[in-house]
Amino acid sequence: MPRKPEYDRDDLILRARDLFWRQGWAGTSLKDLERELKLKPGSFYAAFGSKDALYALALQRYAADGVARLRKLADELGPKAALQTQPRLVAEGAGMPARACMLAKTYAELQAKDHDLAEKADAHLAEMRACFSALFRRAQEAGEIGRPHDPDRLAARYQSDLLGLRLTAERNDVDALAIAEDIAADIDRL
Amino acid sequence: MPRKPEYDRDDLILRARDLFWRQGWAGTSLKDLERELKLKPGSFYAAFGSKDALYALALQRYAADGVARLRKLADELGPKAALQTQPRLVAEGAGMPARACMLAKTYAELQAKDHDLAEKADAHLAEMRACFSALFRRAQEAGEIGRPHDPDRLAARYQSDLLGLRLTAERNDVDALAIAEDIAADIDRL
DNA sequence: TATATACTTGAGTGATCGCTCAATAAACCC
DNA sequence: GGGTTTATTGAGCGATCACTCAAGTATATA
Repeated sequence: MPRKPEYDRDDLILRARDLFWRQGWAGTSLKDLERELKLKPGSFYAAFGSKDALYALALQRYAADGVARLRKLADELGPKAALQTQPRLVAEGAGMPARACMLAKTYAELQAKDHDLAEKADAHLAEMRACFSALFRRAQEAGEIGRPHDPDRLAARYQSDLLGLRLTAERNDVDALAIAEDIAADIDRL
Repeated sequence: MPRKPEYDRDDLILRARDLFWRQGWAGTSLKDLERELKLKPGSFYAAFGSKDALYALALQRYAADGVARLRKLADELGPKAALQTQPRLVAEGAGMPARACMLAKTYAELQAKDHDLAEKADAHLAEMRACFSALFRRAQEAGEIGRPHDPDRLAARYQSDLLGLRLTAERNDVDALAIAEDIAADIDRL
């Protein structure tokens, strides 16, 4: 029977995700990945098949973690408070490799070329939006926000605002926390 | 005395801007530019010096046009209506090569590598924000919106929302116009 | 018309891109 | 220990990257 790999595949995907998240698709070369993951080209291709395949895994992991974090927040604080806390956490950006959304960055970079990864990012964004929508609906059912609003529309606006905030928070001459507070305050007015 | 160039330099910069806007920095090769501008490498380098130099000119042009369009809008409609109309125009995206903001795309793509063009994009974004801030101030002075709000803070939030909207409008499964209306409605509540 | 001054052309530069593969090393079962 | 199976290694593949430059061409002045 065979030899076992020396690396932890899941950890490699995580490290690759952080690198792709920061530097983007074209901005991350195989040399970069080999250095970061400590993998020679042969091992890299045996493990993942291609740069794009690894990027797809990284995207998937990014989206799954995002959904999981939001669900956990909603379980602890309730739907409305979760939606209000999310922008604050994003603005602080503690422990994240970058503020801007990796899905948005991927989509923006690759959409014009009809790249497969842009479609995947798009799908993950839709998934996130559905998640927001569900939280707004739950907040309505719990009486935390008013009924007349369409949860899907609220979710679309909320996601748009979050994407803007995350992009803005990447820069250093803007008070991202103030914007986060304003987004949270908007939810109080619903 | 010498021969005159066969191209219109200003028109070349415009066409290059549209290409860079859509495809980004790494996504646009010199082959792409040569094809689009109908320039052989020699002429290209004689005219612009480098890909980065042309990109910088394109960024400059993008920002200048943006400011000019906003000023014109404010002259015609007044400051408040201009701020409300801008998101609608962006969501419709008539005649634009892309919805997403070129400055934001540039910054997001190149910031991690400390590229000179990221700094330039950052500066242009600050310039745009100052423009928004001035319009909010004028709207206050004209009594169109309430006094208690800080124009700089309003401008930061407004720019963030716009960037999110423009990113969102690039996708096709979201009703960008609805978001634009919601952003405009927020200004009515000030 | 002769000359000077640019602009245009395109083959070709070295560097880097994502990726392949044959050789070697290590871990398992018998 | 022998044999099988898989991981690791790293030189190197063709393609493409941004870019150069010498040769050819067109337009102005004298």
